[in-house]
Amino acid sequence: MELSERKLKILQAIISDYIKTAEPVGSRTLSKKEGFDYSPATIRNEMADLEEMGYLTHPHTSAGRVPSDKAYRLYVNELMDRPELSKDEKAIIANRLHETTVDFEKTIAHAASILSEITNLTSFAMTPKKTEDVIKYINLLPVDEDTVVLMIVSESGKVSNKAVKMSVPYTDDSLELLSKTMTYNYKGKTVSQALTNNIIANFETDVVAMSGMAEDVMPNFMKTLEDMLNVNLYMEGLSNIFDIPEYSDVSKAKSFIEMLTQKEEMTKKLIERDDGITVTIGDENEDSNLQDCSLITASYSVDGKLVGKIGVIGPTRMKYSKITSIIEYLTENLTDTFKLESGESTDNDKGENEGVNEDE
Amino acid sequence: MELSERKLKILQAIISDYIKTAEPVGSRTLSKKEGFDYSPATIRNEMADLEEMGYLTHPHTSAGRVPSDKAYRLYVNELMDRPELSKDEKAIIANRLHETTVDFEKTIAHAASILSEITNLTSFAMTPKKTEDVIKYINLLPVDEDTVVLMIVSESGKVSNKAVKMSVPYTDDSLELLSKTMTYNYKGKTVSQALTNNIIANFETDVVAMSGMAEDVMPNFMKTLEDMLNVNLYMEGLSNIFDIPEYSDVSKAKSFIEMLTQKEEMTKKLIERDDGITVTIGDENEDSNLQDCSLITASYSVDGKLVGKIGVIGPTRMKYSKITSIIEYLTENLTDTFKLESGESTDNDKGENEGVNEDE
DNA sequence: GTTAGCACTCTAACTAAACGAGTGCTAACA
DNA sequence: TGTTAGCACTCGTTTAGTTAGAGTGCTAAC
Repeated sequence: MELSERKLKILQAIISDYIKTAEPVGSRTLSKKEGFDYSPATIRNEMADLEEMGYLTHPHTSAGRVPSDKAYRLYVNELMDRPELSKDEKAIIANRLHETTVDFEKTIAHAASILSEITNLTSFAMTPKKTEDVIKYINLLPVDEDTVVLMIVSESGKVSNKAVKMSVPYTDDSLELLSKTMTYNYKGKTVSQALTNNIIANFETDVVAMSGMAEDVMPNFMKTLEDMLNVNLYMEGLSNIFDIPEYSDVSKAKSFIEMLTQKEEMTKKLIERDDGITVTIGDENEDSNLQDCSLITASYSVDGKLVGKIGVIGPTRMKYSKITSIIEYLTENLTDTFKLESGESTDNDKGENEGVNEDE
Repeated sequence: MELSERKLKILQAIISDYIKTAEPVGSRTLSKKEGFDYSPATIRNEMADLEEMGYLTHPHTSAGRVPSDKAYRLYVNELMDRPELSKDEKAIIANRLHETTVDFEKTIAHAASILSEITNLTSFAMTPKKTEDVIKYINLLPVDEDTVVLMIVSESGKVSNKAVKMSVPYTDDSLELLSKTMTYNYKGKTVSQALTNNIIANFETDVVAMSGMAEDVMPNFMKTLEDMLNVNLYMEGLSNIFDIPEYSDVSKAKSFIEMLTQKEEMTKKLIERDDGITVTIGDENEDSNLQDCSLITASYSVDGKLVGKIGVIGPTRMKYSKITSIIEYLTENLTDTFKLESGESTDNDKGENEGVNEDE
């Protein structure tokens, strides 16, 4: 059977209606709609066809029609329009994003909370995998008689540090020598290379004079590198999932929240997803816990290289077009921010923010 | 009316029973219990008295008795025994706590997740207020032609840093001079003093020669100080709140989770609580959202000074004695850890960990 | 003071009936 | 041949009524 013009029109109407109201759509309701000159009966016939084709379902005989996941897929791919955000909307997002500029992690977390607030959905934001981040510079700084700070700076601008208790006395000179030697050995290596390549062995024998110091520093160095690889996941608006009717059952809600708050699992799932804007609808999700929801993710990049993800999770009947636009704009903005990195915000999009009020 | 020996015994039995089963306790059940030689009728009379005195309630006429918040308070203050944890239990906690030693924040977050796992409740852990933390040392380090890293080390051992883009060229010497001047000016001041005292003004005129650099650095310095004041709140086991029967209603659960995930509000509430182990039961909580739960918090200290909090939130019918012991041991252990600070774990309690399995 | 006995209360679980929204089908119409 | 009106039918939701069971409160006897 073909998807005639009229069928498409009806399908689209059902989808928009259902997204708005969350109620199954009946033939009568539809026929009374603006621009529908067909009788309920005609529409019923078409709906029966659409159901046969797999685009609609029937919760039970005496209920209206509900779009299937296949219908949403069609809608996302072909039917929906993708209106650009208004200037005001953009301004709101940009302004809110630039509220905090303390550090990278905070900005990412903040982005998640903005996204959740605007969309009224559960949102998350993941910091980039830093496996490919390149070590630029290692430094050891005296603090106490028996404490030094180990500092690692990477190409992406991330600065990691760790206080190290020294079991042997040190001099400023020996500390500097060790810093230089370490920088010499590790500069230009990626974090993961530094961790796997067992450079340490050679290294230690090289500089016997200060092997005592190295013994204190190296384990902390490795730990700090490991720490740099950690991906952080921020999540906001968790309670919004209760608006998904499927989760009005407490035990389902519980297992769903359990899944979402399992950070490691979630992080893995998100990393696996394609870069760019990706929409997964209902049973397109592999995880059975997610098959009542849709997931929209997008990737932002730091310094044009490292890739992090940000997205939302919500009912399959979500406002795909609007939300996709929001996420798209948000990630563009993030990528922008992290290109110029802390260069005191070259007010890229900040523009006209007089009297913009944040009603949702 | 007096709380006779027998009344206390009955009350205690009702409380333990209810904590275990979550079912209202009837007179028959109680009379069949080991060591109860009274008939149901006698017990009923006593129960009626206890109800009149406010220690018991009645969900409805034909249900058993349920302890009131007042009863739990009596229980916590006087009736419950506080058994020390077994060696095995202690070992589990200590071992798990020392699994990650990467950095302070991670350890705190980890403590929260351990606590949640062991108690099967929602747990949280708060990093200390650092208002009173004392600046020890400020350093500026060259990275790029136009980037330096600002580093602040505090007495508590916390190292904060921030990459600073410089709008004017700098030399290693001028950088060192600026570091030294800043250290001279701020060393010994608490973070909050540094933020409020407007030392900057004097400071800038002093060193006109490098005022350009200072202009780049100072705003970042202030931001970093502000950042140091931030208290982080980690929360784990959120989904456990669904085990509280009061929250089997979805809309209640929603507003409860909303409240819990409002980090700033929650942080404020926790900061306000007394130090040491504090138990708040049901309607003793000011927040109406919390009046169906009990809250147990305890404080740990870092370096003997800064105070953070850790605790659980759960149904009023929680295992007060066990949980209090666990939290107590956990905070002792944390305080201990942060006294010796990263001194490669002086295996204080690690002891016998062969074949300890973690059944709850 | 303690206990047995019994009427009473109230919830939870189940059943039945009425309601209503919406369908599917048939037959008539343009 | 596509469209529409009409109507019987289905099925979930709501309301009311019934029953069973757990537990109480009170009274009277021990």
